[in-house]
Amino acid sequence: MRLATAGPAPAPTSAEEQVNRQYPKYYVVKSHLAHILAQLAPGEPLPPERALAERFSTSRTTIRQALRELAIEGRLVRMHGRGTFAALPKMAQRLQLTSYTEDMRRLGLVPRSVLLSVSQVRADEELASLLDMRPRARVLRIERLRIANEEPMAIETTHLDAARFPGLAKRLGDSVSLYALLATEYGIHLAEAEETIETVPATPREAELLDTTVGYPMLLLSRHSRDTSGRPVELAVSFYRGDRYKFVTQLQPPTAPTAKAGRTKQ
Amino acid sequence: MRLATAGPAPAPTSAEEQVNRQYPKYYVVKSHLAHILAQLAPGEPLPPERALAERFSTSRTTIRQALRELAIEGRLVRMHGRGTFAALPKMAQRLQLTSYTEDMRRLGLVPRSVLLSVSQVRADEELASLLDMRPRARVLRIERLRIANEEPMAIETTHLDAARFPGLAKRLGDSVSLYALLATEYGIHLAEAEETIETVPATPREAELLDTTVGYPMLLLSRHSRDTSGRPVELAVSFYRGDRYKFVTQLQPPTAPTAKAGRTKQ
DNA sequence: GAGCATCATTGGTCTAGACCAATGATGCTC
DNA sequence: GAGCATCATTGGTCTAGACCAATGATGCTC
Repeated sequence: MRLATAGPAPAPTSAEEQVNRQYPKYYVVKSHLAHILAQLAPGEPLPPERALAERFSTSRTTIRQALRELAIEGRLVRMHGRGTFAALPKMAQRLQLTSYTEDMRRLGLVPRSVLLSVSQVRADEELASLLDMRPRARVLRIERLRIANEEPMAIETTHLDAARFPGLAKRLGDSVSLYALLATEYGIHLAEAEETIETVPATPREAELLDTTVGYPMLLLSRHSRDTSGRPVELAVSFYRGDRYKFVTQLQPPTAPTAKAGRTKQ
Repeated sequence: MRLATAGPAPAPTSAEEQVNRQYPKYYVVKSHLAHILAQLAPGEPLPPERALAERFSTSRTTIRQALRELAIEGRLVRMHGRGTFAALPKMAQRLQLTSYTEDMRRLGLVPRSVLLSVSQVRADEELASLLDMRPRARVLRIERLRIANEEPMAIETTHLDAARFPGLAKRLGDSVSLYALLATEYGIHLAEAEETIETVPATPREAELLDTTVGYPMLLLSRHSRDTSGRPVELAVSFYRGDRYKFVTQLQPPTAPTAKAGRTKQ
């Protein structure tokens, strides 16, 4: 290709090329691959990239761009050294203020957590404001890997006021429920939370822990919880693979206050 | 580079290279660019890609991969033919069962909608089940572009039982509130909805309408709404740019029924 | 036969560069 | 001076291929 079109103007494009002109080439390839993929059962392999590049008369780069998007959509999984395979559909997770253990059991999965790290850090302005602490006061930072049926599911990093929960670090361990500890040891019950959802690319560390690819879209959930007295308790940020999970929430119309507080409808 | 390492083994890597070995090169570049970006005010330009490639002694491809991730994170915006610029922070949207118009006004934005298309399609199995219709019955499909302060914000496609809302198509138009029409013309009030959030790559059409790049992560919201009698009314899917928006929701613990219905605790 | 080194296969990263497409400044034409 | 053609600049798409890294089969060694 070093020597491409040396002559004057190239031949006029055909009618079909005109039609495709608006679509990038990789996108046309992606559509074809999507059709092939629709025929496959989860776990069945696609041809290797080099074979696809030849079949579609294109470069491996273009094939890879198509495969990347299909992987991000959760329609295929790529395994280094092994190949590319049709994927299972995304799992739906409910957004609610419950413990991870309960959530998983309800879905019929076997939950497990690995305590990755427990450390103390200084609160920056934002964190101090969210946790109602003085800036630079000590924050307990708990990092856990959530596992369901032996598959890594999410990385969860929780921040708590260190002074408020003395001895908490020592009580933590693999598969220990933090919310249960807060209730039994400190008498704190979570009553409400505000959760933010956005998408961010995976860092190398996240990719490593969640067995995915650097730069693939994650779903980032940031939960700000309060106890029954309205006092903020935790800020927990969780990373989920965007190709494997989606989240479901229940919406109500913004009813007049009376409807929420007083009526006993339903 | 055609002639790369023709000799025997290459020189052993330096200590610094060993440290970076675990990180892809583009990721190191990305970190540097993130620092540069932190100094810039929204709207200020970054150097062009070719200049960055030279400065970091790397290929444009590698620079572009780093810029792509920063764009996806919403930290910079890229404009074809113009350049790369520091971005404004993501906007937070609340997940609630309200009209688009109200939502925007509450945020102090000027809302506007463009009716992209109104058509009738046949319900497939899934859609029929969700809308409580017979398969292959007619579905009204309404596609709208949501605009806030003259910036394209979301593409919203609503599906309704066509037989249930006769004459609805004729009443629609730019900036007409569908929920208001349902209430005033058909006496239907939405009482609850289930909303699913996931991330998907932008199609060429979405990228075109939302003024972004094909393949960038979108946030896809699928809303399944019911009226006051519990009957399903609509299935609405909305695409938002993942680099520009995040979503916020309120969580409650799964309290015993009495706590929700009976108590008037504030 | 168990253990291990070797090697083919496959996806992951990166290069150098061609060509396209949008933008907006420059400067020519009338 | 208005309008327009031209052109430099910048991001977008694509190529052909090098080299790396994970995997697992093959086949050798003892």
